[in-house]
Amino acid sequence: MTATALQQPADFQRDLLAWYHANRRQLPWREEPSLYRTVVSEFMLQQTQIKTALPYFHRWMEALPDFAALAAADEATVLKLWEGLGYYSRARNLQRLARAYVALPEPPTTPDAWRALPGIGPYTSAAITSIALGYPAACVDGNVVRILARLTADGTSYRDSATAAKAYTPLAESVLNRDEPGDHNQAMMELGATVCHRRSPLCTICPVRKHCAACAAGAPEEFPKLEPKKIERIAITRAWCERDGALLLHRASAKSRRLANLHELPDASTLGLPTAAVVAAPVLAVKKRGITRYAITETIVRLDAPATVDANAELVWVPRDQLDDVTLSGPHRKWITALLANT
DNA sequence: AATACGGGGCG
DNA sequence: CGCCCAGTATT
Repeated sequence: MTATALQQPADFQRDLLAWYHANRRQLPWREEPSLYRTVVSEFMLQQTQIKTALPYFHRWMEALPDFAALAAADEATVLKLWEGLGYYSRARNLQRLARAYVALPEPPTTPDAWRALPGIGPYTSAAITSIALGYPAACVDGNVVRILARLTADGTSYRDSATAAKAYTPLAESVLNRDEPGDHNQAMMELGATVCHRRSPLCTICPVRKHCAACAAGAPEEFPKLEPKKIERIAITRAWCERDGALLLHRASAKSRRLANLHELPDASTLGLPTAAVVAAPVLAVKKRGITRYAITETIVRLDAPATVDANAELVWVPRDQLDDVTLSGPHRKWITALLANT
Protein backbone atom coordinates (compact mmCIF):
# COMPACT_ATOMS: atom_id res chain seq x y z
CA MET A 1 0.00 0.00 0.00
CA THR A 2 1.28 3.40 -0.89
CA ALA A 3 0.32 6.95 -0.02
CA THR A 4 -2.66 8.36 -1.86
CA ALA A 5 -3.59 11.92 -2.77
CA LEU A 6 -5.53 14.07 -0.36
CA GLN A 7 -9.26 14.45 -0.86
CA GLN A 8 -9.38 18.23 -0.57
CA PRO A 9 -5.93 19.66 -1.24
CA ALA A 10 -7.18 23.23 -1.50
CA ASP A 11 -8.95 23.01 1.87
CA PHE A 12 -5.85 21.46 3.38
CA GLN A 13 -3.63 24.23 2.06
CA ARG A 14 -5.97 26.89 3.38
CA ASP A 15 -6.27 25.37 6.85
CA LEU A 16 -2.52 24.84 7.07
CA LEU A 17 -1.60 28.34 5.94
CA ALA A 18 -4.15 30.03 8.21
CA TRP A 19 -2.68 28.16 11.16
CA TYR A 20 0.86 29.08 10.14
CA HIS A 21 0.10 32.76 9.77
CA ALA A 22 -1.32 32.79 13.28
CA ASN A 23 1.28 30.54 14.91
CA ARG A 24 4.60 30.93 13.14
CA ARG A 25 7.56 31.28 15.45
CA GLN A 26 9.53 34.46 15.13
CA LEU A 27 12.94 33.44 13.90
CA PRO A 28 15.79 35.68 12.81
CA TRP A 29 15.78 34.36 9.25
CA ARG A 30 12.03 34.95 9.05
CA GLU A 31 11.89 38.39 10.63
CA GLU A 32 14.76 39.71 8.56
CA PRO A 33 14.86 37.43 5.51
CA SER A 34 17.44 37.35 2.75
CA LEU A 35 18.80 34.74 0.40
CA TYR A 36 22.03 34.46 2.37
CA ARG A 37 20.27 34.14 5.70
CA THR A 38 17.99 31.46 4.25
CA VAL A 39 20.97 29.51 2.96
CA VAL A 40 22.90 29.74 6.23
CA SER A 41 19.87 28.80 8.33
CA GLU A 42 19.07 25.81 6.13
CA PHE A 43 22.63 24.50 6.42
CA MET A 44 22.56 24.89 10.17
CA LEU A 45 19.16 23.24 10.38
CA GLN A 46 20.36 20.13 8.57
CA GLN A 47 20.63 17.63 11.41
CA THR A 48 20.18 20.32 14.04
CA GLN A 49 17.16 21.70 15.83
CA ILE A 50 16.23 25.37 15.71
CA LYS A 51 16.84 26.01 19.38
CA THR A 52 20.37 24.65 19.13
CA ALA A 53 21.18 26.55 15.95
CA LEU A 54 19.95 29.99 17.06
CA PRO A 55 23.01 31.21 18.98
CA TYR A 56 25.28 29.95 16.21
CA PHE A 57 23.20 31.76 13.62
CA HIS A 58 23.55 35.10 15.42
CA ARG A 59 27.28 34.70 15.91
CA TRP A 60 27.72 33.64 12.32
CA MET A 61 25.81 36.60 10.89
CA GLU A 62 27.84 39.02 12.92
CA ALA A 63 31.13 37.55 11.71
CA LEU A 64 30.16 36.65 8.14
CA PRO A 65 27.22 38.83 7.09
CA ASP A 66 27.05 37.90 3.40
CA PHE A 67 28.24 35.50 0.70
CA ALA A 68 31.27 37.67 -0.06
CA ALA A 69 32.45 37.69 3.55
CA LEU A 70 32.01 33.94 3.83
CA ALA A 71 33.82 33.33 0.56
CA ALA A 72 36.74 35.46 1.68
CA ALA A 73 37.05 34.03 5.20
CA ASP A 74 39.72 31.60 6.34
CA GLU A 75 38.44 28.08 6.66
CA ALA A 76 39.73 28.05 10.24
CA THR A 77 37.44 30.99 11.04
CA VAL A 78 34.50 29.17 9.52
CA LEU A 79 35.18 25.97 11.45
CA LYS A 80 35.63 27.89 14.69
CA LEU A 81 32.23 29.53 14.22
CA TRP A 82 30.76 26.06 13.65
CA GLU A 83 32.51 24.45 16.64
CA GLY A 84 29.93 22.62 18.72
CA LEU A 85 27.30 22.30 15.99
CA GLY A 86 28.75 19.06 14.65
CA TYR A 87 28.76 17.49 11.20
CA TYR A 88 31.49 19.86 10.18
CA SER A 89 31.31 19.05 6.49
CA ARG A 90 28.24 21.29 6.52
CA ALA A 91 30.40 24.28 7.39
CA ARG A 92 33.01 23.39 4.82
CA ASN A 93 30.32 22.87 2.17
CA LEU A 94 28.68 26.16 3.09
CA GLN A 95 31.90 27.99 2.49
CA ARG A 96 32.52 26.07 -0.74
CA LEU A 97 29.02 27.12 -1.77
CA ALA A 98 29.73 30.77 -1.03
CA ARG A 99 32.92 30.62 -3.08
CA ALA A 100 31.08 29.01 -6.01
CA TYR A 101 28.19 31.44 -5.61
CA VAL A 102 30.27 34.63 -5.80
CA ALA A 103 32.00 33.27 -8.90
CA LEU A 104 28.70 32.82 -10.75
CA PRO A 105 27.59 35.45 -13.29
CA GLU A 106 24.18 35.51 -11.62
CA PRO A 107 22.42 33.77 -8.75
CA PRO A 108 20.83 30.39 -9.54
CA THR A 109 17.04 30.50 -9.62
CA THR A 110 15.91 26.89 -9.96
CA PRO A 111 16.19 23.90 -7.61
CA ASP A 112 18.28 22.02 -10.18
CA ALA A 113 20.74 24.88 -10.43
CA TRP A 114 21.04 25.10 -6.65
CA ARG A 115 21.35 21.33 -6.47
CA ALA A 116 24.63 21.61 -8.34
CA LEU A 117 26.22 23.61 -5.50
CA PRO A 118 28.09 21.96 -2.60
CA GLY A 119 26.02 20.83 0.35
CA ILE A 120 22.73 21.19 -1.51
CA GLY A 121 20.52 18.12 -1.89
CA PRO A 122 16.85 17.69 -2.76
CA TYR A 123 15.59 19.10 0.51
CA THR A 124 17.83 22.15 0.74
CA SER A 125 17.36 23.12 -2.91
CA ALA A 126 13.60 23.12 -2.44
CA ALA A 127 13.85 25.03 0.84
CA ILE A 128 16.08 27.79 -0.51
CA THR A 129 14.26 28.32 -3.79
CA SER A 130 10.78 28.21 -2.30
CA ILE A 131 11.47 30.31 0.79
CA ALA A 132 13.84 32.88 -0.65
CA LEU A 133 12.74 32.95 -4.30
CA GLY A 134 9.08 31.87 -4.26
CA TYR A 135 9.83 28.92 -6.52
CA PRO A 136 7.13 26.19 -6.36
CA ALA A 137 9.20 23.26 -5.05
CA ALA A 138 8.05 21.04 -2.19
CA CYS A 139 10.36 20.45 0.78
CA VAL A 140 10.39 16.90 2.05
CA ASP A 141 12.16 16.59 5.38
CA GLY A 142 11.40 14.30 8.29
CA ASN A 143 8.55 16.54 9.43
CA VAL A 144 6.87 16.48 6.04
CA VAL A 145 7.24 12.71 5.73
CA ARG A 146 5.59 12.29 9.11
CA ILE A 147 2.69 14.58 8.25
CA LEU A 148 2.06 13.04 4.84
CA ALA A 149 2.26 9.50 6.18
CA ARG A 150 -0.33 10.39 8.80
CA LEU A 151 -2.65 12.33 6.52
CA THR A 152 -2.84 9.30 4.25
CA ALA A 153 -2.37 6.61 6.93
CA ASP A 154 0.27 5.12 4.66
CA GLY A 155 1.34 1.81 6.16
CA THR A 156 4.25 1.25 3.80
CA SER A 157 7.44 0.39 5.64
CA TYR A 158 10.49 2.36 4.56
CA ARG A 159 14.03 1.24 5.20
CA ASP A 160 15.26 4.72 6.11
CA SER A 161 14.29 8.38 6.11
CA ALA A 162 15.91 9.11 2.74
CA THR A 163 13.89 6.39 1.06
CA ALA A 164 10.72 7.67 2.68
CA ALA A 165 11.46 11.25 1.62
CA LYS A 166 11.89 10.18 -1.96
CA ALA A 167 8.69 8.15 -1.89
CA TYR A 168 6.68 11.08 -0.52
CA THR A 169 8.00 13.70 -2.90
CA PRO A 170 5.21 13.32 -5.52
CA LEU A 171 2.55 13.61 -2.83
CA ALA A 172 4.31 16.62 -1.30
CA GLU A 173 4.38 18.28 -4.72
CA SER A 174 0.69 17.57 -5.25
CA VAL A 175 -0.20 19.17 -1.91
CA LEU A 176 2.08 22.19 -2.35
CA ASN A 177 0.43 25.59 -2.40
CA ARG A 178 1.99 26.95 -5.56
CA ASP A 179 0.98 30.53 -4.79
CA GLU A 180 2.85 30.61 -1.48
CA PRO A 181 5.34 27.74 -1.63
CA GLY A 182 7.74 29.25 0.92
CA ASP A 183 5.10 29.71 3.59
CA HIS A 184 3.49 26.39 2.72
CA ASN A 185 6.77 24.54 3.16
CA GLN A 186 7.59 26.35 6.37
CA ALA A 187 4.07 25.66 7.62
CA MET A 188 4.44 21.93 6.99
CA MET A 189 7.74 21.79 8.85
CA GLU A 190 6.49 24.06 11.63
CA LEU A 191 3.45 21.83 12.08
CA GLY A 192 5.68 18.77 12.27
CA ALA A 193 8.01 20.39 14.78
CA THR A 194 5.38 21.88 17.09
CA VAL A 195 2.18 19.79 16.72
CA CYS A 196 2.61 16.60 14.71
CA HIS A 197 5.33 15.19 16.98
CA ARG A 198 6.68 11.74 16.35
CA ARG A 199 5.47 10.66 19.77
CA SER A 200 2.33 12.01 21.44
CA PRO A 201 1.22 14.30 18.61
CA LEU A 202 -1.14 17.11 19.63
CA CYS A 203 -4.05 16.05 17.44
CA THR A 204 -6.59 17.97 19.51
CA ILE A 205 -5.07 21.28 18.46
CA CYS A 206 -4.08 20.23 14.94
CA PRO A 207 -5.33 22.62 12.27
CA VAL A 208 -5.55 19.87 9.65
CA ARG A 209 -7.02 17.16 11.85
CA LYS A 210 -10.07 16.83 9.66
CA HIS A 211 -7.87 15.87 6.72
CA CYS A 212 -5.92 13.24 8.66
CA ALA A 213 -6.65 9.54 8.15
CA ALA A 214 -4.27 8.43 10.89
CA CYS A 215 -5.94 10.70 13.44
CA ALA A 216 -9.36 9.44 12.34
CA ALA A 217 -8.13 5.90 12.91
CA GLY A 218 -6.89 6.93 16.34
CA ALA A 219 -3.34 5.76 15.67
CA PRO A 220 -1.19 8.67 14.48
CA GLU A 221 1.96 7.33 16.13
CA GLU A 222 1.95 4.29 13.88
CA PHE A 223 2.97 6.43 10.93
CA PRO A 224 5.33 6.70 9.26
CA LYS A 225 6.65 3.14 9.41
CA LEU A 226 10.44 3.21 9.40
CA GLU A 227 12.63 0.20 9.98
CA PRO A 228 14.73 0.50 13.12
CA LYS A 229 18.34 1.33 12.43
CA LYS A 230 21.00 -0.99 13.67
CA ILE A 231 23.58 0.49 15.95
CA GLU A 232 27.21 -0.57 15.93
CA ARG A 233 29.30 -0.36 19.09
CA ILE A 234 32.80 1.03 18.84
CA ALA A 235 35.50 1.37 21.49
CA ILE A 236 38.35 3.87 21.16
CA THR A 237 41.22 4.60 23.53
CA ARG A 238 42.23 8.25 23.52
CA ALA A 239 45.63 9.43 24.62
CA TRP A 240 46.08 12.32 27.04
CA CYS A 241 49.68 13.37 26.53
CA GLU A 242 51.14 16.49 28.08
CA ARG A 243 54.61 17.90 27.54
CA ASP A 244 55.96 21.29 28.58
CA GLY A 245 52.49 22.64 29.24
CA ALA A 246 51.16 21.54 25.85
CA LEU A 247 48.58 18.91 25.00
CA LEU A 248 48.98 16.48 22.11
CA LEU A 249 46.12 16.63 19.61
CA HIS A 250 45.30 14.86 16.40
CA ARG A 251 44.46 17.19 13.55
CA ALA A 252 42.68 15.35 10.74
CA SER A 253 44.00 16.25 7.30
CA ALA A 254 42.04 18.51 4.99
CA LYS A 255 41.26 15.47 2.88
CA SER A 256 40.01 13.37 5.75
CA ARG A 257 36.55 12.06 5.24
CA ARG A 258 35.53 13.09 8.72
CA LEU A 259 36.53 15.94 10.98
CA ALA A 260 38.72 17.45 8.26
CA ASN A 261 40.99 20.07 9.82
CA LEU A 262 39.45 19.51 13.22
CA HIS A 263 41.27 18.50 16.37
CA GLU A 264 40.60 15.67 18.78
CA LEU A 265 42.55 13.76 21.39
CA PRO A 266 44.69 11.23 19.46
CA ASP A 267 43.65 7.62 19.14
CA ALA A 268 46.14 5.88 21.43
CA SER A 269 46.66 3.11 18.90
CA THR A 270 48.20 5.58 16.43
CA LEU A 271 51.01 6.68 18.74
CA GLY A 272 53.17 3.64 18.11
CA LEU A 273 53.30 2.61 21.74
CA PRO A 274 53.35 -1.04 22.81
CA THR A 275 49.84 -2.34 23.46
CA ALA A 276 50.88 -3.27 26.98
CA ALA A 277 51.75 0.36 27.73
CA VAL A 278 48.34 1.56 26.54
CA VAL A 279 46.49 -1.13 28.47
CA ALA A 280 48.42 -0.31 31.64
CA ALA A 281 47.92 3.46 31.33
CA PRO A 282 45.89 5.22 34.02
CA VAL A 283 42.30 5.89 32.94
CA LEU A 284 41.32 9.55 33.26
CA ALA A 285 37.75 9.24 32.00
CA VAL A 286 35.33 7.00 30.13
CA LYS A 287 32.94 8.83 27.80
CA LYS A 288 30.03 7.65 25.70
CA ARG A 289 28.61 9.35 22.65
CA GLY A 290 26.32 8.43 19.83
CA ILE A 291 26.81 9.51 16.25
CA THR A 292 24.81 8.43 13.20
CA ARG A 293 24.77 4.63 13.50
CA TYR A 294 27.55 4.28 16.05
CA ALA A 295 27.58 4.04 19.81
CA ILE A 296 31.09 5.02 20.74
CA THR A 297 32.84 4.48 24.04
CA GLU A 298 35.99 6.54 24.41
CA THR A 299 38.42 5.78 27.21
CA ILE A 300 40.89 8.59 27.88
CA VAL A 301 44.21 7.40 29.31
CA ARG A 302 47.30 9.29 30.43
CA LEU A 303 50.34 8.38 28.37
CA ASP A 304 53.86 9.56 27.79
CA ALA A 305 54.14 10.32 24.10
CA PRO A 306 57.00 8.61 22.30
CA ALA A 307 59.42 10.83 20.38
CA THR A 308 58.02 9.46 17.11
CA VAL A 309 54.89 11.61 17.41
CA ASP A 310 56.89 14.67 16.42
CA ALA A 311 57.36 13.16 12.96
CA ASN A 312 53.61 12.69 12.44
CA ALA A 313 52.19 15.69 10.59
CA GLU A 314 48.71 15.07 11.96
CA LEU A 315 49.86 15.17 15.59
CA VAL A 316 50.37 18.63 17.03
CA TRP A 317 51.37 19.97 20.43
CA VAL A 318 49.01 22.75 21.45
CA PRO A 319 49.99 24.89 24.46
CA ARG A 320 47.28 24.79 27.10
CA ASP A 321 46.68 28.52 26.81
CA GLN A 322 46.14 28.24 23.06
CA LEU A 323 43.54 25.50 23.10
CA ASP A 324 40.80 28.05 22.51
CA ASP A 325 42.39 28.96 19.19
CA VAL A 326 42.00 25.54 17.60
CA THR A 327 38.75 23.91 16.57
CA LEU A 328 37.83 20.77 18.48
CA SER A 329 34.88 18.48 17.98
CA GLY A 330 32.12 19.37 20.45
CA PRO A 331 32.54 16.39 22.77
CA HIS A 332 36.32 16.65 22.85
CA ARG A 333 36.11 20.38 23.64
CA LYS A 334 33.93 19.54 26.60
CA TRP A 335 36.03 16.65 27.86
CA ILE A 336 39.34 18.48 27.52
CA THR A 337 37.97 21.52 29.31
CA ALA A 338 36.75 19.35 32.15
CA LEU A 339 40.00 17.39 32.42
CA LEU A 340 42.09 20.56 32.41
CA ALA A 341 39.96 22.02 35.19
CA ASN A 342 40.64 18.86 37.14
CA THR A 343 44.41 19.13 37.06
C1' DA B 1 20.71 5.63 29.83
C1' DA B 2 17.31 6.24 26.62
C1' DT B 3 14.70 9.21 23.59
C1' DA B 4 13.91 12.86 20.09
C1' DC B 5 15.34 15.39 16.23
C1' DG B 6 17.54 14.86 11.47
C1' DG B 7 19.96 15.92 5.23
C1' DG B 8 23.93 15.32 2.03
C1' DG B 9 28.09 13.20 -0.08
C1' DC B 10 30.08 9.68 -2.45
C1' DG B 11 31.41 5.41 -5.01
C1' DC C 1 21.44 2.33 -3.91
C1' DG C 2 24.16 1.44 0.21
C1' DC C 3 27.22 3.18 3.39
C1' DC C 4 29.11 6.98 5.89
C1' DC C 5 29.37 11.54 8.16
C1' DA C 6 32.24 11.53 14.06
C1' DG C 7 25.79 15.28 17.23
C1' DT C 8 23.04 18.26 20.82
C1' DA C 9 19.48 18.47 24.03
C1' DT C 10 16.01 16.61 26.94
C1' DT C 11 14.00 13.38 30.09
